[in-house]
Amino acid sequence: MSDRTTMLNIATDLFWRKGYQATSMRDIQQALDLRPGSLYSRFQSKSELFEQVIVHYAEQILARLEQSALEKDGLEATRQMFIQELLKPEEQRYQRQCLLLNAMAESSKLEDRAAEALDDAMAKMLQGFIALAISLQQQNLLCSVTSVDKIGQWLQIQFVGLRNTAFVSRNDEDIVYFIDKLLIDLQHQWPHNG
Amino acid sequence: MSDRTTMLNIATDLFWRKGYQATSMRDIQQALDLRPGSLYSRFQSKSELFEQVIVHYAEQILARLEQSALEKDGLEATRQMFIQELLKPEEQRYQRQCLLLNAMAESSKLEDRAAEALDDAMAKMLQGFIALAISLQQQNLLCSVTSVDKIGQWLQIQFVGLRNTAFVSRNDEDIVYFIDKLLIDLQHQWPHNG
DNA sequence: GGGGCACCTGAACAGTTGTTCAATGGGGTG
DNA sequence: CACCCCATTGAACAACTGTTCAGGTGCCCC
Repeated sequence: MSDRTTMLNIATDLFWRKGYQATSMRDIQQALDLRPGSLYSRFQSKSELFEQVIVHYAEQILARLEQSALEKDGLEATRQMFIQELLKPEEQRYQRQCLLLNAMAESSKLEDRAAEALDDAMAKMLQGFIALAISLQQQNLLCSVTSVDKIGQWLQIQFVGLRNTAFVSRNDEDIVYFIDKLLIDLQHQWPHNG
Repeated sequence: MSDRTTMLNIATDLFWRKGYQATSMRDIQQALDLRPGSLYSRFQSKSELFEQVIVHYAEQILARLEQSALEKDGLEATRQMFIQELLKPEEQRYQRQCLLLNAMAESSKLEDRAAEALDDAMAKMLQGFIALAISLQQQNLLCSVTSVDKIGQWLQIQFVGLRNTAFVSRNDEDIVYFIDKLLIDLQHQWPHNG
C-alpha cells in the first residue's frame, strides 16, 4: 500500500504547500487513499507526524548543502545550489518558500516536541551552511580572518531573504542577478569587529 | 469604549504574535473585553478585519522607511532603522518577525480580498525600500549605474533574511555585525548585467 | 421626557478539526 | 477447517471555529 517513506513524502508536500494548521489529517488521508483512523496506526498524532516531516525535510536540505561543499569549484557550486533551490518551476513554486520558516510562523500552535524538532532542524540547516563556508575557505576563496560560523550564518541570511522574493517575484532574472551580487559580497570585505 | 484604532492595534498585536489562523475572533474579543458578536458591528468578518490589519501594518512600515529616507546621513539612518526593527527587546521579540511574511506562509487560508491586500502591502513595503535607495543615491553614496529598483529590492532581501535570524538568534551582537556587513556591500560593486 | 439610533449581548448554529474505538476482514498457523 | 492476530475501517465524539440574530442597553438630539 504505502510504505512509511511515501507517506512522509506526501505529508511533507501537503504541509509545505498549505502549512501546518491548514493541512488536516483528512487531507493527508485522502491523498494517501486511506480512511480516517488509519494514519493513527503509524503516527501517534498530527503533531508527531509533523515532527517527523520536519526531521525528514531538514535531512534533505542538509544533504543538499553538504553535497555542494564537496564540489571542486566552491563558488560555482554555491551558485548552482542557490539557483536550483530558488528557481523551482511554476508547478512547484511553493517549494521556493522554506517549510521550516513557514512552520516557525505557526510555532504558537506547535506542541513542545514539534517545536524542539523545529529548533533542531534550523540548527542542522545552519550547520550545512557552515560546512559550505568551511569548504569555500579551504579553497582559499574567502577572506581568511572572518570565522566560518559568521560566513555560514550570513549565507543562511541570504538564502532566507532570497527565498521570499523568489517566491513572490515574477521575474527570475532578477533572482539570478541577486545571486551574483551575493557571490561578489561573499568574497569581499567583512567588518572587523567579528 | 474602544475606538477603531485601538481595536486595530490590539488585533494587529494578536495576529502578529500568533498568526492568522491561530488567532480566533474570541481571542480578539477577549483582549478587547467584548462579547462574541460585538466585533461584527465594526468588521464584516475575520477576513476583513485581517485585511485592515495588513493595511494598517503596511502603512506603519512604509512611514518608517520614508522617514529614514528623509534623514541627512542616509547610511547611518539605514543602520539605525535596521537596528531598531531587528533588535526589539525580549518582550516584543515576536515583532522581529514580519507580519506580512507570516501571513504569506498562511496564504492558502486567506480569502481573495485579503490575499490582494497582502500583495498590495508587500508592494508598498518594496516601494519604501526603493524610496530609501533613491535617497541614498541622491546623496551620492552608491554606485550610480545600478538602478534604484534593484537596490531597493536588495535592501528588502537583506531585511527579510535578517529578520528571521534576529528572531531565532540569541546573540544580538551578531545581528549588528551583519548589518555592518550589509552597509559595506551596499556601497560596493554590483553585477553588470542588471 | 421621548424617540431613534448605534452599539452591545449571549445564546445558538453549522461546519471543521483531531482523535477514538468497537466492529470487521483477511492472512497465516496449528 | 478452525483459530488467532493485527491492520483497517468508518461512524462517532468533543472541542473549537466563524458567524448570526432577536432582544437589550445606553446615549444623543429634538
